[in-house]
Amino acid sequence: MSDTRSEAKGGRYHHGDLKAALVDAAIALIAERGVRDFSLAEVSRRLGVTVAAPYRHFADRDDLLAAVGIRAVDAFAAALAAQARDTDSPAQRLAALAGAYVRFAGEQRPLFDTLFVTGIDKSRYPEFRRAFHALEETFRACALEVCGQDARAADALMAVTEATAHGHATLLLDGSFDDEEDPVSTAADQAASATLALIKGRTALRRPS
Amino acid sequence: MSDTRSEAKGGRYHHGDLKAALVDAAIALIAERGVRDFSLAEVSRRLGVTVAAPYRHFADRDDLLAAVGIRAVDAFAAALAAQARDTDSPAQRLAALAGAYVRFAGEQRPLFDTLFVTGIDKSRYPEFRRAFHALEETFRACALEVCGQDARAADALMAVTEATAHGHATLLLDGSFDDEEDPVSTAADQAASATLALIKGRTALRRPS
DNA sequence: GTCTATACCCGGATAGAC
DNA sequence: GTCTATCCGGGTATAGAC
Repeated sequence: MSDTRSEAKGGRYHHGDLKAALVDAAIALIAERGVRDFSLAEVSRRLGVTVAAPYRHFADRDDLLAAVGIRAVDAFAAALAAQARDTDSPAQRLAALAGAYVRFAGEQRPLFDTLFVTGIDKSRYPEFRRAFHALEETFRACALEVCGQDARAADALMAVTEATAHGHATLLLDGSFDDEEDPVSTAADQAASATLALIKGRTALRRPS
Repeated sequence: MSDTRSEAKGGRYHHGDLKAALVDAAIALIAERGVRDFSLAEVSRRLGVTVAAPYRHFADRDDLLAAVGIRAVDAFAAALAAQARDTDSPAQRLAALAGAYVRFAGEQRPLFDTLFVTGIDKSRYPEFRRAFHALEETFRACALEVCGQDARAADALMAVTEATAHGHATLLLDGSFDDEEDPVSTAADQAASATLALIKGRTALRRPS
């Protein structure tokens, strides 16, 4: 992609965008071996670069991981925003949001894992808290419509909707839906219908003060 | 605890139950440093034993981790069974089950993480699939009562209840409830009330064929 | 059943040359 | 901006003595 090499031989990234290439390669590595086995050394190797090279662009290992995380948050927000269209009823839109949440986890597993499994230091990267908050706002706005502008009820609905979507997402990634023909769609549809059920039965929800 | 040393000096586990001690120490280590940083070497060090000693009792690192996992499943099953009493209505019992699920995650974090974060090889340890299935049966039996013996409806309700409980559990461990005075209870109560809402609105649930 | 000793591999990180 | 060279630490695992 951004593999702009100034020299054909040697595979060196002189003048090339090594920084972006490192992020791409990191995502690919995470996709193959999981977040846990991510290593700066292996990423360097795959790019045909020395282990010392990345340190010109990232302070340390966690710094590269955080860069991946930032890309992940952006992609996640975009995936959810694409569902926040004004079609259908508010209830169906909230259900679609939950489905999109699960679908993102299934289709962009390395990004989703980077967000939730890695444990990025939020005090070191404050942009993270902000970005996560933005995700929540997408759910909140929709829940507010469902609840007819009752803020307390909307908060309660939003919280359980997110948790339900998150539960389906993590179980999906844990392999709990692997017996199905299409695990991702099954999990996403189930999360969506669960959201509709939550809305129907929402008078039972606990209202946080 | 099972620290039965035959010699006062040297801290050696001759005749002692090193196997059980290793499991205990492993749990303690996971509690302190998380599943990710678990290592056979560190466990050995803490017990005052050489890194070679564990290999008399466990084939390798994963084998000890699996032993922790088996203890975890048992404890989890017991925690849930304690909620499956015949008091209250079926609906309230299912809600209590969901709450207990979340509470176990919060109170026995190292065990819960060992089950879901470690990634124990289920083909190598088949007792795991069985034990997990048993957990599901607890939910299924309760859901069946709620649904008046309608098996298809019960399956759908069971699946979303588990996913909802799981979502609250993982978000709790991710720190999403850390703003609350009592994060564990907040998450558990929220999962319980969500379950009641799911039951009330369950006509919206998708019925798997 | 545990220890001593060892071999091996891998990751993180830095100094200094080019 | 990248490479060479190198150091450090840590984990897994085994052989053979006791």
